[in-house]
Amino acid sequence: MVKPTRAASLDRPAWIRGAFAILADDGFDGLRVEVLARRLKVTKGSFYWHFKDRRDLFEAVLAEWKNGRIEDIRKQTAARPGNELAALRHTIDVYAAAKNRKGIAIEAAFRLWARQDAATAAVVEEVDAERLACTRRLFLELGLDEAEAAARSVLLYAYVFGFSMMQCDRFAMDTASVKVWISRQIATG
Amino acid sequence: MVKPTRAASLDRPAWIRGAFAILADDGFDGLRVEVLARRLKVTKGSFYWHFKDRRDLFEAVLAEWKNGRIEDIRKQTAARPGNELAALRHTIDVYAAAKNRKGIAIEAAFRLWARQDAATAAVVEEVDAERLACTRRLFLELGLDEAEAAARSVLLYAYVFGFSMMQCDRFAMDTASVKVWISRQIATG
DNA sequence: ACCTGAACACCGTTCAAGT
DNA sequence: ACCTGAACACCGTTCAAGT
Repeated sequence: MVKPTRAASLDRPAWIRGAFAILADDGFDGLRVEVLARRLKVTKGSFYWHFKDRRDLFEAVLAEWKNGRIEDIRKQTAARPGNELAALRHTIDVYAAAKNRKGIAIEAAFRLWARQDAATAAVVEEVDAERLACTRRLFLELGLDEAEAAARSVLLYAYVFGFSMMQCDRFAMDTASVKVWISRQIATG
Repeated sequence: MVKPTRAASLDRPAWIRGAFAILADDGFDGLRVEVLARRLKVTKGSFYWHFKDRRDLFEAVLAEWKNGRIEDIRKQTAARPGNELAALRHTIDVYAAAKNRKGIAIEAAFRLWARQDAATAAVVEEVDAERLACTRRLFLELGLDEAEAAARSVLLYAYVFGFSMMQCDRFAMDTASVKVWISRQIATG
């Protein structure tokens, strides 16, 4: 955890990192040039050395998020032949763990912003498509036909996504055993 | 016969109705006093006659939403004895239809706002709990044990919620048959 | 190269004052 | 009771000057 200091000059990556921190706390509407500059302990004028305008920052943040999410789903679903089922269960575990609250907040912020911004909507769609493709491929390698592989990948994704939004580990139920049951339901041997 | 005059005084319900319209389009951050007033064709100052402050409006909107959502899930899951399975499938159909884009946007807006507001988080949790309870009850009436009824209700809810956020009907797949498969998976006869 | 500080325009929020 | 008007605060953007 590196706290931004005023010592060295800032570069675009530093501004983008700061932008993600704000995004997680306050969403896109909270991502203001002035607020971000204050957080980085510089004046807002210096922002315009690195970025054309606020929109330019948004697009940089968007690209960064997209690359990170695609890299992550590919890493989580990587499997040697014969290990596809384990990879699927691993993916369900990791994504339904919902322990990365900051990541979930950012995910939600992007989706809300996508509602009013076409470029963002396109990127979110790309990420969704990649996540579905990664798990669908595993189901196909397990020998399922196209239709069932597609259906299971949608169920898997909708489940982990919905689950993370619910924060339902607060409810009075045995969350662990519920998760085990659901995992078996989606990825059966 | 009273012709509606342009100068009819506004009441709180009128302001709250206007607030929901804005919420669906622009989220909580877009819900601004001046924007709302402009929409209602009065000056922004008059808002403060009806509400203590912006926060007061938020809380009124929150209460309205909570009542509506709880009423709706109870209505959708109502079933005469023997009709529980049909009621479950009906609920999945209705909630995964995702055709109420405005409702989905409002749902997402509440959840994002809940991240930074404890009172909102509590209300969202109440709604989640009621939705889970309604479908769990149906599974129990179908003869499932507590553990499986809980697990299926979580899967059902996470699926319809995640699905609505994905807007995955844009993807190149037979969405209809995917939905049928998933519905059977969650609510089997 | 990178940042400051001032300036400007736009817009939401507040509240004393009107009817 | 209900609403107006304008001062005020905040933020995006520009730019000349500073290091």
